[in-house]
Amino acid sequence: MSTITRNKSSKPRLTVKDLARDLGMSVSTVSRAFHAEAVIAHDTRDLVLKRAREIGYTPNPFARSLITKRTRIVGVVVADITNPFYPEVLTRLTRALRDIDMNVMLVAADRSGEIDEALRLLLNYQPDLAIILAATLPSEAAQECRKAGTPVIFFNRLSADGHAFGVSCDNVLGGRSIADFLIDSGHRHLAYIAALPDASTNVARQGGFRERAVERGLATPPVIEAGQFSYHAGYQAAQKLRDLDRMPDGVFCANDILAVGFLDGVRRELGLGVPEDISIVGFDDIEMAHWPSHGLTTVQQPIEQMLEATISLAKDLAANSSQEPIVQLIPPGAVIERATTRRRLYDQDA
Amino acid sequence: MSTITRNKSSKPRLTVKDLARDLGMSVSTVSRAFHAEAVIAHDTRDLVLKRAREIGYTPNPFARSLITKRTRIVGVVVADITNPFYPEVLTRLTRALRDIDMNVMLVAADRSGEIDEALRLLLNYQPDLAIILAATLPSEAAQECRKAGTPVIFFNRLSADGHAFGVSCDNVLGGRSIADFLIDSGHRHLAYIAALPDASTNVARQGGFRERAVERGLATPPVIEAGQFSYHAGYQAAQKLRDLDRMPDGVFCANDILAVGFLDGVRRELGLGVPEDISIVGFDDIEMAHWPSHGLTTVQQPIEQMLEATISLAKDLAANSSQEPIVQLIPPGAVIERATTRRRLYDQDA
DNA sequence: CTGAAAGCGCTTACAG
DNA sequence: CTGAAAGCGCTTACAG
Repeated sequence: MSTITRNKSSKPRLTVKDLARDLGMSVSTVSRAFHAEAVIAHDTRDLVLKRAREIGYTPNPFARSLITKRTRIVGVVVADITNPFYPEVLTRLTRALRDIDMNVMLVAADRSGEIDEALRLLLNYQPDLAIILAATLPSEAAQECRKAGTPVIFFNRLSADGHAFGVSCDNVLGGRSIADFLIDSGHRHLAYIAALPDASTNVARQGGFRERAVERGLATPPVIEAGQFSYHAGYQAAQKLRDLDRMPDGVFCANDILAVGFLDGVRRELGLGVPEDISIVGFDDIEMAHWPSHGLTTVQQPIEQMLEATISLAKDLAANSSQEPIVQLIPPGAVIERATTRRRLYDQDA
Repeated sequence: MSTITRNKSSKPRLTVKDLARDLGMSVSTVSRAFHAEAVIAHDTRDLVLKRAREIGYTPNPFARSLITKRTRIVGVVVADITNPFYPEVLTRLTRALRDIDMNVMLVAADRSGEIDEALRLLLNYQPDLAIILAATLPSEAAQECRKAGTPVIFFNRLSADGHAFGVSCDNVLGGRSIADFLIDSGHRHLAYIAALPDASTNVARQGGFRERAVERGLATPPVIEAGQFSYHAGYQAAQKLRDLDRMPDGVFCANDILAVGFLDGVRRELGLGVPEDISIVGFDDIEMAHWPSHGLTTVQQPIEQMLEATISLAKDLAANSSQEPIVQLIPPGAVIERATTRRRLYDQDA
């Protein structure tokens, strides 16, 4: 019928000019209607906004940010996608940011080398903010962002240098609560299954846990290095239980996915009963933790509050980008007792 | 020391003008150096590119796309994040797109209502392409994109109307292979555990499986409606096994995460042995499928090839956006035999 | 409170 | 092959 047109050009997008002409106003006035702070008659704004909705006009964000220097884009960097905690955080974060009109540009990386190029590409888009959602990522990524003038929030992780913002669970406190929980329920021989040695979450949980055990009068809990936050690392770590001087009765694994692997390893490779022979506690409370086959005792991450803190930080940074970097530590939830732990009675004092 | 400056403005980004001045060339020439198709002396281009790298200039993508009408942004819509298949696809897809210089803008949704607003926001950015990574999403989302002139690719899913592009595993064939596999290994009483009733993946797998069973001379396998692609749906579906006229000896679950739940349910709630009493097969081959505690027999999704097809489609669409929508069906991998199935011998012909 | 004008950082016909 | 100029779709001082 009609002549063949390029797909893209078939429906030229409406511009301010179109809307201005349609309303018999100037382009300036129309533009002002879309900015809350702009001075414009209340009625005029209503008129413009109404008509815009009718004809389907919406300002071109590219043209806009060319002038405002703000993009409403937040770059999110993820790795560790094997840990189910992150997909969940990612989607919830994306939704929360959407609610304040921010869009997520995603960067995914496996290896640390890969991240660099990806990050550079991302920074071209001048995101208003970068959020790092990966326990394992080198902090150089953050420096890269800072050089580009993009503030960085580390989520569920502390930055090595103190130059970035952070929102994290108080993992030291989390580790301490788990020590208390295990000791209160009669465990006397604790151990810690460590994940990535230099991940701040791992370090803090390990530190809090062992410190508290000693405070409560136990021997310093030995550490088994699993090396990763993963099922397979946990599964294999179970084998190393044999190398310990004494079989522990209560084990804290650096996070849930590690704990699930450890749990399976203990049962299948060591033939031990959980919780009969040994209690296992994780950290995160991922969905899998309450699957009937696991019933993992764990500590809930305060995701909702961590998300809130992140969003409010994002807003602040939008308003005033030259803030002093601060780290917000949010207390973890209580220990959720499920089927991988049980009370033990050795002697009267238990 | 120095006067306080706004963070953002502290390092004004270099522009073409800066680079042009630095090189004593015109802005036009410098600009041309960054476009492969532009006519420019070979030496000039090298000079420009080299200097750009040195001083750290990179073209502003916003200004660029204001003119080119191409954004190098692909909007990715995800839901079903409980299915571990999707996070994996998402990260791999993001990396693959990055390799062709495309950036992912993410839209996450739970409910179908939520998606609409999110999509609108996304479409403001005029993505060159939208990819829908969700089994459950209503096709209206696709229409929305089309209205905005953005081509849509459905990944691992067919669109209801034939107006979108699609890259999917040949799920009918997958269902058929599983029927063959079970029958060949001696199973005679099959059943299908269905997930979302109107997800194309579910429908195709179910259709292929049952059709093939009949072709091979078995009774039409009964269907248990689990309703969702999730662990919990699978777990609960196990209970419904009792309602069947006859206990099946071989069960195909719509996907892996459903199968894992079903497996646990069968073992824990029904007290049946897997594979002794009943064989279970999944679909996807997610990482969890080869965890020792599951050892799920399943069919591998040809993710690598699906990704390749998607990327090549993305390139084609970039070059010529008015193509006829086509759906690419990629044959699934072979059945991977693990610990949830075993050979059965009823009589001589098995 | 509104409008005309300049300009954000690019690309791309148009001349030369 | 290169440069001067117009223009992409906006926002924002500057007048009025």
